[in-house]
Amino acid sequence: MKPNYQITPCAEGVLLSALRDFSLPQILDCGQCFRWQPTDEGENCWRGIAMGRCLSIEKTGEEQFLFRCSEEEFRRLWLPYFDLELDYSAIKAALQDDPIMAEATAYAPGIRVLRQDGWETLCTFIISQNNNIKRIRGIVERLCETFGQPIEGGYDFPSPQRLAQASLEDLAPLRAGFRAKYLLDAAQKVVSGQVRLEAIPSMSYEEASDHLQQICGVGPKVADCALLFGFYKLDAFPMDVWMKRAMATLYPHGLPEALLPYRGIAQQYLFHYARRNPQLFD
DNA sequence: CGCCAGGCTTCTA
DNA sequence: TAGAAGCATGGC
Repeated sequence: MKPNYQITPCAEGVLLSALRDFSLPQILDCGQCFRWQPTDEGENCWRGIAMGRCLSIEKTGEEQFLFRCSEEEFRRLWLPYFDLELDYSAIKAALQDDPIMAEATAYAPGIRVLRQDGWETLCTFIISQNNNIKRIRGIVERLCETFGQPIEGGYDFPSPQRLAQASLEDLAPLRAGFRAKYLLDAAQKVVSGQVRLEAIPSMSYEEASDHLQQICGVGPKVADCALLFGFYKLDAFPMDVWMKRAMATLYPHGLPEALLPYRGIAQQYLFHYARRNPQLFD
């Protein structure tokens, strides 16, 4: 079943109405992306750069959102980016039999898993290791400002070709620490063809994970995040420190079998729930 | 100041 | 081959 929101072009952009299961703060500040920011106090307006474009989005009413772009751009970039063809009501309904998932989905019913660019997602989660979200954002911004193509409203994420030309010293201004050499290794292996990002969609989850782990600095967790958030492998299940705490408390015997088909999306509800309620998992 | 961060590589027993 | 130490940097 497809979601039944409406798309209406208007003077300022594209108006989405009856758009359910869609919360800007829950989607854009739940740890899956690092280049979106609220531009107002109430977090009703957000601005970000992705897919080579800068975009502003505004919540203009109940289940109503204004995307400040052309209809052509909306359909080509943002409809797939926000995965608006996927019916999250149906997915959440399938999770309700599990009382813990009922709680986690009720806590943040507007979460969605983005379909980000694979290369960018791989790099941002290489940067994420043993790091905090605030600093990750800073390193990613400096990476784009230093090596990315200038575009309207900011800088695009740099291509692997551009990054592969850089030296370790060139990356010093990013202050990425020990992760800088991992970024270069990723870029070099993509450019050389040893790592074939374009082939990942046709690989199984296990194949794809092994393939990405050829890169120095990419282990199971970084590979899982890249696969889930950048390559739409919804059977990836990233286990970071928050998820380990949450799983130990909520599912000490592992994720129930009934949830396995939705494990990637379930992971995102659980991660957000754990991160926002840390006192439950001391 | 000390502890920790959406981990991984390297060293050690 | 499992487990611990080391890693750059800075947020809190």
